[in-house]
Amino acid sequence: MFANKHKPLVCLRQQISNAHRSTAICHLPPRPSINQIKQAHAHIIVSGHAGDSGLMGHLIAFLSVSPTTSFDYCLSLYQTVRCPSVFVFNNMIRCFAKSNSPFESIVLYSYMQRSFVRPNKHTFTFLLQACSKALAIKEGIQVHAHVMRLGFQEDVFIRNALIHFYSACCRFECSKQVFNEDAQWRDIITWNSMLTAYVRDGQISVAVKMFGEMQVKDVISWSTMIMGYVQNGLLEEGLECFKQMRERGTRPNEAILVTILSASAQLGLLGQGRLIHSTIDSLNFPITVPLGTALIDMYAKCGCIELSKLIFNNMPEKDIWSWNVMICGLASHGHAREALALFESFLSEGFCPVNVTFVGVLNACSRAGLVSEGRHYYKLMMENYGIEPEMEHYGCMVDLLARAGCIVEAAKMIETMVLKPDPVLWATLLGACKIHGHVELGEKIGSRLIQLDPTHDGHYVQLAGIYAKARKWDDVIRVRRLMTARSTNKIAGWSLIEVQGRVHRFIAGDREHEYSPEIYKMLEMIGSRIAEAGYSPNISPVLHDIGEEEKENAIKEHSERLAIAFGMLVTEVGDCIRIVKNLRVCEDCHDVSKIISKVFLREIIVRDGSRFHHFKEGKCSCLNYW
DNA sequence: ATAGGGTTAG
Repeated sequence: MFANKHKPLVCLRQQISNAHRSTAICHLPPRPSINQIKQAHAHIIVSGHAGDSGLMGHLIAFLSVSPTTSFDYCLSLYQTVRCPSVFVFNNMIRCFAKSNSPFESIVLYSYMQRSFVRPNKHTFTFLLQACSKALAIKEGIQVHAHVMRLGFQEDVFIRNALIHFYSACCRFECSKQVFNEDAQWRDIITWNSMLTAYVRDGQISVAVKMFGEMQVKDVISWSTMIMGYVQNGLLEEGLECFKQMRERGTRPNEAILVTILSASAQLGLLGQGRLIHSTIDSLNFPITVPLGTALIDMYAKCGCIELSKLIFNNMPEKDIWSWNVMICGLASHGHAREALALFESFLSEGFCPVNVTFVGVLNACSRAGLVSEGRHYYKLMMENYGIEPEMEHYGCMVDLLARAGCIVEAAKMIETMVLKPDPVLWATLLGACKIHGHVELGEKIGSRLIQLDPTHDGHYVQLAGIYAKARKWDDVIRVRRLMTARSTNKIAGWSLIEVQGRVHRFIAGDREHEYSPEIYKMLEMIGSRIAEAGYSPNISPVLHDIGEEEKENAIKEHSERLAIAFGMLVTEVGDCIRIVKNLRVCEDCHDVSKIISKVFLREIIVRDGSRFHHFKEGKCSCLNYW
């Protein structure tokens, strides 16, 4: 009878030790479920050992490492313990450190002290984890003092936790101090933690130096360095670092793969993204939800929305972000109806939309000029889901309304918004004034914008564009001179094209490229073929007060034309040409791209600052609505 | 008996 009563507990211990043993062999240790723990708990109670500190300690320890910890259950177990041991306290502190209320660890620690239970080295690692997560700077500093007083300052685990804590709380100097105190208490994790501290502090060049000096690098070192590059906007350097890691034979982890997929996506490098995808496949790397989501995003941002859809539809499990990136991807490609339909299935699957979801939804509406739908979803967002509109939402709505010609309504929205309106909103409105030929209103908004931000040349350009469209050449020249007088600099536009893994970047009038002579010959050829097809240049985008002929030359040498010409030189006839641009496509280049797609039977996909243009058979997917 | 570092998406 007695033996029988204790059997489940023996089983539990057996399972725990089996779990540990099997970790080394297979990747998924068979852990007892919460139900099995509850069964064991029931047996402990029945056998009259309820509240036993040792037994409960084990149960709590087990729960605190379980990925699906029930914190309430943990707490209820703890509350039954009559006289909690340091082991029970430690595991409870660990449990809280993992939870959404890490500050409770600190509360429990002070209770532990009042109960005269002496902390040990394990206490501090868990406690500092909690302080890092809670960003509890003052408390963490006190904990540091306790560490010193109790003589644990030489424990490498605790030192690492301290470096991490200070770096999490943005006390970079303190991390450095702990790191520098004595080199003999360092291990790979100390180095990695310090590397993270440098990266977090934005000291990327110091991080690079340190990374180079590290004798031993593990996958976390690489991951920290790669993420450091990418998060600091050094995308190409991040990709290069990944390449070096692969050359050394280090197997990437999920975080690295997600990060470099994001870097490829941001750069719009399809070849690079594909290469990573095939690396994932050849490594037999499991496509987890985050990885699948990163792939969807990468393909969408590299122009292959169909592949995004394929991956999305084949993902056995999706989270809200998988849906968000898919909805936003469809919107950026102008597949408005599909994006909205997906949003509706998202709702019927029981997901709750967040702000980003509505950026996608409203973007879809604005791209396709779906005014009443846009109004409907904007209202739905605020009234049903209680989401306060952010700048991006306003951006979509102002764009949607203004383009549809509801300029007064759009202006009213900007004037009455709670947030301080971003000048971009006025600039959007200005753009709409240009489309609709509202010279007077445009003039008003343009002058106001220039007043607001006289160093931003884009406003002068837009205003001059309005005058140019109205053929008010004197005003064009006046604004242009104003722009020169205030010595603002135009943001340099560039276009890039990836050919066989190499990135070729062009700026307007570029003559640096090794194939420049051939590129300009190709441009000439394109020019005469499209002229035969009836094209005549639309020169209003050119604002320089120069002669007509020179104006024509200036637009002929826009960066995307050079990229397209190069693409036609180096790819097979009939191949799709993919271009990434930092700024918006000008009207004339948009027209030219359409004609090229028809005359040369070439698909051209251009990603500009905010959307995709898919040129095919003389038409663009944006329906000239951009 | 228990420990430590990195996690993206508009």
